[in-house]
Amino acid sequence: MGKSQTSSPQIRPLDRAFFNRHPRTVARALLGKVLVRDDGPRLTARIVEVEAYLGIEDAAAHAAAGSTARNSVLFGPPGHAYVYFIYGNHYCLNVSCEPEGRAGCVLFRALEPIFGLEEMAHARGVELRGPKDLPKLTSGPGRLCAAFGITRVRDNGHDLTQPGSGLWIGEDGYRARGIQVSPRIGITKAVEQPLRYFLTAKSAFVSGRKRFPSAVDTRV
DNA sequence: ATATCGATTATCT
DNA sequence: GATAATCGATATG
Repeated sequence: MGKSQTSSPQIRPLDRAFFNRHPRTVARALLGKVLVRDDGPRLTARIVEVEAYLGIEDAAAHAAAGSTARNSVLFGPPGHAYVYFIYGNHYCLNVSCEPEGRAGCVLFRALEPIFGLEEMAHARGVELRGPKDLPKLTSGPGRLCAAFGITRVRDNGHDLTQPGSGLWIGEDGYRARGIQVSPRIGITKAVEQPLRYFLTAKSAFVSGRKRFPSAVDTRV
């Protein structure tokens, strides 16, 4: 068994307890972790930008109006994928948080591609000419879903703590440092809440404006 | 560099 | 019928 490709460390899945916490806590803790697709060509990418949504008490959250056919996964057990379709064009990926009955979640906003770059480029319909093109693969909630082939039919409700079954989240020993906080992007309610988290060191892969006006460095 | 705008459809009022 | 947790293209400085 030769360790052929890049000598990437072993990736261990996150357990249910990891997600059974407040969305703010899970959001921070997810930075630096790895999203893995393993039901086809293997894809891995590091989580570098996320947003927390706080459930029924959060006016900007899909769960604000209670449980519906679309968002029911949010009210289920933690660690499951909530995938929704938006603007007639894009899918977005979230992971449910908190105990069953509470609807908090974390939105995946940007990743740093690690493995399977050509597959991601093909799925995104972009050409990889150099390092400058890498952010085009997974910088943005819609883009990362396209790169990973994430759709509602395929992935909504999937248990993200289970390796070998398609889509899951793991850790490879990377230690997140330099976490910044800012208001969330693209919402029209509760716009002031500082619930967007991203890694300064990975800013090239973070979506939107590089320097957010009210971003705060929390020096971790 | 930032600003504005159109695409396109599931979901909810 | 209106809206939306976006993206890519176009226009302008």
